[in-house]
Amino acid sequence: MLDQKLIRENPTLVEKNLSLRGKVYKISLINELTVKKKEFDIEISNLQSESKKLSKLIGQKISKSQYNNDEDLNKLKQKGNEYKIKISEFEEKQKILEKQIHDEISNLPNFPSEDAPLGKDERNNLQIKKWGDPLLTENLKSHWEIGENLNLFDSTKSARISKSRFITLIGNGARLERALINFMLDMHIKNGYIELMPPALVNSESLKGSGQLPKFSNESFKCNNDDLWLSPTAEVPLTAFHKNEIVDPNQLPIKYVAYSPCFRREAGSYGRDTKGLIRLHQFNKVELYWFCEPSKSLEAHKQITSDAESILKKLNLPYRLVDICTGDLGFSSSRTYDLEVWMPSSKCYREISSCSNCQDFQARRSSIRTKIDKKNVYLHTLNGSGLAIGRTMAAILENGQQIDGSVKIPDALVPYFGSNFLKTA
RNA sequence: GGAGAGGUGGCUGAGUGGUUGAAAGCGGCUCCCUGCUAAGGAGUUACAGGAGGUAACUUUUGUCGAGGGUUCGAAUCCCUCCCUCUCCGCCA
Repeated sequence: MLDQKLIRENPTLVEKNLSLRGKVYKISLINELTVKKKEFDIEISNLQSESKKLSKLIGQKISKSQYNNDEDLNKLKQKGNEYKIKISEFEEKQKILEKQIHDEISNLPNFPSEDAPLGKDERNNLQIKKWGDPLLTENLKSHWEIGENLNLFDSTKSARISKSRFITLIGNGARLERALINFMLDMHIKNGYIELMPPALVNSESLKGSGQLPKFSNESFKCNNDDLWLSPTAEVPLTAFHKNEIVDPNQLPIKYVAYSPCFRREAGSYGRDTKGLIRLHQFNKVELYWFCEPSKSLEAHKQITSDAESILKKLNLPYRLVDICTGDLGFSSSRTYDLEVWMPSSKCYREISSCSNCQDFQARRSSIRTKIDKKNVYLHTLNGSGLAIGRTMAAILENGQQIDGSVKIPDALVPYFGSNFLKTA
């Protein structure tokens, strides 16, 4: 959520900032509504003040004169009743306006950072660096071929259980998934993160708080009989964990790491990545999340990104770091670094982590603040995958594949997986 | 899911329609006193939002789990929901 005061006081700037996303956002309606609402606010406040005084007066009269049925008193009560009616009339109008304003503002995305590369879509994203040597051998197998050969997972049977884009991991596949989760969690905990294991089902409030609702209701699975959704990312419960709190500044920065299953409808991605582990309705992810003081978020963004990178390095997976351009930024993010891992079979880099600085956007939506110089200020929040487990497994399979069909397990993972190679059972 | 109890300020805990944002205690803060037992005394101390002022501040509204309702007036009465505790049932 953007700062309503800023929208009101500097609409041109707001529109200009938003336009960096490559779309036009009109905020004049919001300001018109706000002006109208302000009038009601003041009116209501005055009436309430009067009415309150009157009630006190009545109370005094009654306590002094014992009896309460004289004409004077009735007149006063009558007047109070008039106040009441007027107030409720104004309040009704005020509420309608308030809801309209809130709806409009909730649909505005965050400002892109001034430092983000300008651009319309992902073609304008900026590669910042590359790490490792991409494997360029011809005729390498795809991870789903390897998975099938080594009997690591089965998508046909999973479609029978659920539908397409679901996976069942089998034997060493499941073992590798677990190993990755534990490995990543341990690494991050060692780096000062506190582990949380949050609920997988979250309510609408939580989704609004991190920016998935109201705009993207199509992208999450909704439970039929309850106000609960399957969480698309741990970012949602992690943000909501401190909802409506004023956090003790001494606790900052708060750094959480959470493993969670993630559920996404992937509406509109028909035909894309239909095979393998890349795009599933359900996948596992280890998520990094920071709450920090506003002045610290730039630094924190670098740190969270490098914490995510450290996993790729430990796993010896070639990757590159991409600075997402203004037009390609997610709804809540002001700046995003994507980590893309090398996938040799398709000879391209694929997103495996997305590290975003949401500044105060989510904190304002979720009302998460701290005290700085006796003032309540919204915190900044940052999130980053550290990493997406399924995609990590895909990368390990493809990058570690050997001529004999086996797969080399990265050294750092061996203690977790329990073996140096993945072979046919 | 059934039956009962309850949710009040940083904490403990009073308060069943009226000048109550809320007694008391603890804690916190300020000052004073005293070299003696982790002592005593005085004062002060909720939070959030809006408006105004560079600011100390002023003013106003809201807040006793949440949302509605009754009333001139609600922590207090009524309704719905949420949560906590105890007992029963079910259950990984």
